[in-house]
Parts: sequence; C-alpha cells; structure tokens
Amino acid sequence: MAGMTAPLLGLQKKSLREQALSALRTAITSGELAPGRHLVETELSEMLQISRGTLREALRQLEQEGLLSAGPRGRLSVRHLDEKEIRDIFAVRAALESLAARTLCELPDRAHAIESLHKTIDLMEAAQDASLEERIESDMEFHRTLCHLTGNETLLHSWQSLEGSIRMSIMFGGLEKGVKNMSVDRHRDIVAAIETGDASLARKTIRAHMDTAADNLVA
Amino acid sequence: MAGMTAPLLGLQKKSLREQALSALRTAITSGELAPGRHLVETELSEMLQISRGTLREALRQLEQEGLLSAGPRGRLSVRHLDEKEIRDIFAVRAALESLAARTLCELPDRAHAIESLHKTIDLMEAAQDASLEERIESDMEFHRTLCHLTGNETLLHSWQSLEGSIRMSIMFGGLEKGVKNMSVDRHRDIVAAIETGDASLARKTIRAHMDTAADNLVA
DNA sequence: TAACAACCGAGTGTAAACAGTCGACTTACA
DNA sequence: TGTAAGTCGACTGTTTACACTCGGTTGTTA
Repeated sequence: MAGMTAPLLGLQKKSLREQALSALRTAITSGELAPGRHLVETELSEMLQISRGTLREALRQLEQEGLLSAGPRGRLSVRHLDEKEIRDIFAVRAALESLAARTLCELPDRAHAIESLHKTIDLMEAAQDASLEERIESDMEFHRTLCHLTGNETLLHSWQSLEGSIRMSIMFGGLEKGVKNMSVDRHRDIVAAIETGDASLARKTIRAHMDTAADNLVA
Repeated sequence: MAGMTAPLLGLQKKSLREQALSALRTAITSGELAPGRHLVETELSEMLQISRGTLREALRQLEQEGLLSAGPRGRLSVRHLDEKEIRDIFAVRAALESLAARTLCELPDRAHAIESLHKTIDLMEAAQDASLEERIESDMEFHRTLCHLTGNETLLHSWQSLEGSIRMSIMFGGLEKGVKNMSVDRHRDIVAAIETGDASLARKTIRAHMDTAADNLVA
C-alpha cells in the first residue's frame, strides 16, 4: 500500500472498475469532461492509471446510464444535452418520482418515511449557505430517498440510472439555475402532500416541481 | 470467415460484445439460463466462444439492466424475481408508459402516431394463432412503439432498460399467463384513449392494463 | 497539377496471460 | 476425535499483447 499514489481523478473505493466508474461519472457531471468531448480509451486508461480492459467495463456502464453516446467506430463521446433532452429527462424523472410519491401515499404506515424525508430536508436547510455543489448534493439525496423509501428496488434502480443525466442537466443549465429549484419550502410541500395520503395531490406537487425545475434550467 | 461456426447460442449481428449481449439476454429471458443460476465467466466465454474480457463488458450491461444480480465476490447469478418484484417492475413500467400516453395525448398532430400504433396492433392480431413467443414479441413491439413515438429518447431508453425485466417477469409467471394480457381489444382501448386526447383517461387505461397484467402474472 | 495508390498512425475490437482471494479439503497434532 | 494449520483448486480482478479498420498523408505518374 506504500507506493499507492492517487491517480489523476480521485479514486478510493472498491474495485478499480468501480473507482473508475465513479471518477468518470463525477468528471462528466461536473463538467470536467465537457459535453461532446471525444473519449479516447488509451488516454483515459492512462489518466486513471488502469488498463483499457477495466476501463471499458466502466465505459459500458456509463454508456448505459446515458452519460456517453456512441459514434461511428465505437467512438465514445460525452453526451451533449439540448433543451428538449433536458425537458425529456425531467419528464421521465417526474414520472418516476410521481410513482414514488403515490406509492408512499398508499403506505398505511408512512410515519417513518415522512420522518426520513423531513430529515433530509433538514440537511438541505443546513446546507443552504454551503457551496452550490453541496446544495445540489443534498437535493439529490432527498429525491433518491423518496424513491428508496418506497421499497421498490426497480424504481430506485431506474431513478439511479437517470441520476447521471439529471446531474448533467443541472450542470448544463448552470449550477446557479439548478439550485433555484431547491427551495426548502417546495420540498416540504411534497412531503406534506404525501403525509395527507392524497396520491393525486402528491403527484401534482411533484410534477409542478419538476416542470418548474426544467423550465428554470433551460431558461 | 470459412471456419466460422455459430457458437452455442445464436450470434449474428455486430461486434462480438453486442452478439454476446443479445444472446445472453435471450438466454435469460427465455429461461434457458434459469433464475438463480450462477454464471461462471470461463464457462460462458467458452460457450459463446469469446474472450472473458469481451464477455465481461456484456455482463456489466446485463447487470445494469437488472437481469443479473451480483453476489459476494463479484459472483453473478441470473436474477430471481418474486411476486413483489414483478409487481414493482410493472408499477415502474406503468409509470413510464403512462408518461408515453400522456405525451402522445398532448401531441397536436398525433394522427401518424395513432396510425403506427394501430399497425402494431394489426400485427398482434395477425399473430394471434402463432406461438406464445411470437405473440409476446408483438405485444412488446406495441409497447416499445408507444414509447418510441413520443420522441422522448430518455423515456425510450428507460423503457428498454426495463424490457429485460419485463420479459423475465413474463417468463417467470408463465408464458400462458403472460399472453392473457395481450388481448387486441385492451390495446385498442389504449390507442382510443390517446386518440381522444384525454391524458387522464389514457393514463388510467394504461395503469389498469398494467395492474391486471401484473395480477395475472403472479396469480 | 490532378488523380491514384501505397503507407502509416491512431484507436477500437479481441484474446491470452498473470495475480490475488476465498472456500473446501486434507493433514498434522494434542 | 476435534481442531487448527496448510494446501489446492476454482474464480474473479487486472494487465499486456495482438489484430483489424479507417482516415489522412505522402509519393508517383500521366
């Protein structure tokens, strides 16, 4: 372990593949790897100090997540989002989170879930004066928790597959615009709607939240 | 090209990785690779006559699609679905296809879309006396088209990521039960609802269709 | 100078070899 | 006989080497 120097983009977790995966995901969603940029396997493998084979496994996963787009000869590039695509992404996101809200509404014992959600909002509130990145992070945490609490693994998985695209949308639209959607009040509204058990109301609240979020981003 | 014999599971398309991908997907969703079965990379690579590296890229993709589940030491096995998971999968599916229906409803010029959908239903009708597999295929084609016609690439992509799980659900519940959901009338109802432009009605129709489908499968 | 052919470099597709790890089985010892 | 140490085999994790294809460049010839 002595000679282990951290390669270019901060790795630290489990297998090299997983480390590369999160490093690349971060690099893309942070804009460090700009949209449209061509990815060259040999370059990346050298940057990350891993072999091409290992890298390629990570790239396949990122491709599946929609962060990369494949060109002619298997050439990969960072996906570029236009306004329509951002709206489309948020439309799918709204559909998934609406399902989450509806599912939670139908949960007979949802006190614990409500509590968990309030807790994540408290964290958002505490992060209100923190960096843009941290505020975005706490917002994503809330929405991920929303899906997680349903106990629907497929829903959570689908949402997480979209998470990278969501982050790209925020990056693309501008972090300043992105955080405008993250008012504590709006999130408390969502939880309140779930608390009433009114699935229709919860769905409308989520949809409204997502529509304005997309609007703000592409404005 | 002379010595090229088709390996165990029918390959034929583009890169070896893609060939392996669809071959494995078919093998899993057809039950040829039974749920819970442990996958050994060396075995599979020999079966498919490809190298482990290439195979692993395909496996990562299947893992992301939810067809494989990862055990302790990176051990992969074919995912096993219980009744709750099937219901969960169909709940997500319903959310996605509801969005599709709603999107089509809001399309000012949806005549072409309606026509395309009717055409796929005609194919379903024509396949009514064909094998179970073919009937399922034509049904999937309808629902994929539904998502495709929205022009929302993210929606289509999310649906396709779920497609494998849907097929597994049908396989798991039994093909006979699966085709019970594929009545031509129910599908015409969906299209009719879209044709009226009543998003709420379309959504309800889809949800009802999916709920009964899930009910039938786990019954 | 225009057209064409041979060449070369960049980059992906694919295969084969090497390394580490965990579990099972065996063996030695009290 | 029970238990602990040691060994072996089966896998996955990872790297290195090789093959192929395409696009551009250079050089040759009419």
